[in-house]
Amino acid sequence: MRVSKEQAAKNREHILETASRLLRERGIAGVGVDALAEAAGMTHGSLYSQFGSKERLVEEAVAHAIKAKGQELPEAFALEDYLSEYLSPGHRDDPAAGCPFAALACEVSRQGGGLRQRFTAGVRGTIALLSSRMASTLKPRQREDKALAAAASMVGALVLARAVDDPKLSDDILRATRNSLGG
Amino acid sequence: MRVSKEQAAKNREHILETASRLLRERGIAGVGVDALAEAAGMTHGSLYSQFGSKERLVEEAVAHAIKAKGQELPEAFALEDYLSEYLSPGHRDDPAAGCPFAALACEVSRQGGGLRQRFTAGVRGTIALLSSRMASTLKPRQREDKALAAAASMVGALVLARAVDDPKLSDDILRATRNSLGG
DNA sequence: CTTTTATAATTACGATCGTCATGTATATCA
DNA sequence: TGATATACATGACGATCGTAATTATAAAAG
Repeated sequence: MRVSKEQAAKNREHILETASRLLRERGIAGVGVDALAEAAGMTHGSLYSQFGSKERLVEEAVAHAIKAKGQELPEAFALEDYLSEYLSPGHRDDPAAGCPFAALACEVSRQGGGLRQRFTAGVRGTIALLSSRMASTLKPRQREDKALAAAASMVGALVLARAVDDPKLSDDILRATRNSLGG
Repeated sequence: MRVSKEQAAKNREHILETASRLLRERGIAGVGVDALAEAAGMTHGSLYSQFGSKERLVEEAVAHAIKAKGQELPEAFALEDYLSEYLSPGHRDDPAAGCPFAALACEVSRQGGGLRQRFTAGVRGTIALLSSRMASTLKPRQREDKALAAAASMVGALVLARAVDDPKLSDDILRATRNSLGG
């Protein structure tokens, strides 16, 4: 059957939304197309006929997540607020709604060129955003370097804090990184 | 058939060695038991009969990798040397022989308790090692915090540098993080 | 030397994987 | 109104997944 253009767009949005959550939660290799289809309320065949392959669906879903995340934060935000929310236990404990970089970076390095390109574009955007909030007394080059190092710290802290078993150690990783960046 | 005790130990060592490489290269969910078996030169059934499950094999292989990595560096090492080797393009481009934390952290957070425990123990050991090389003018608590933040930076930088498509951006992430930690 | 035990190899099971050919209904447009 | 393009469903394919029962044989125990 066929639905109206707007309905189709809404459906597509819904598919990408649920897929991006599931991908962040279980990882790219950890979900099958039928799990993605079930989450979206369709059959796996339908999903495949629309996106052609799992690879392309993943590409679109991850790009969707990156874009959505970028639109979440207000145009004028304080770096400290962003940092303390990013490195919060709440963010750590909800990867499905959290940073796609932290959730998927390890796997992206093993994926095809399409996804890596979109991922790279997203990273670049985030670096630019962070860079724009660095102390304006610095030269642009120094600001970008600080942004690069900060991004690495943030992603690494979240990834490690999630992997680790001990709640105290996990909290300590987040706190120490927060201190190291915020002070 | 059966082999001598020493031969069996050697075989087991060989299995864990090849498995740990393959796991770091393709990810936990990215390799099947028969790929692991083939890499070790056996049938997947044999592997299964020795380790009982993929989960346990992965546990042992990751623990093996962590232990081996820890024994790699000399007892008296300079922090700067360690940093610049960890954050080198060579390390980035050879994940199979590289840091198990950077290669597997994202996936470990989605795995069972056994692996997470071993992983956590490994992280703790690395933190202690890093902490012991921090400026001795600091209080122990501050040294540990610096070590925690440094570990997060290092893992995050490697993970991001591997995920990103553009060689220049990738190099920049490594360099900026090196500067941020070394200076 | 004989029995027991442990280690692998063999083989196959059912489930799930990604993929795809085909069918059908309907919105869009000539 | 009729033709067509499109959204989604159906169902099945070969491959691979993790698991396991069975078998063969060498080492260890007696």
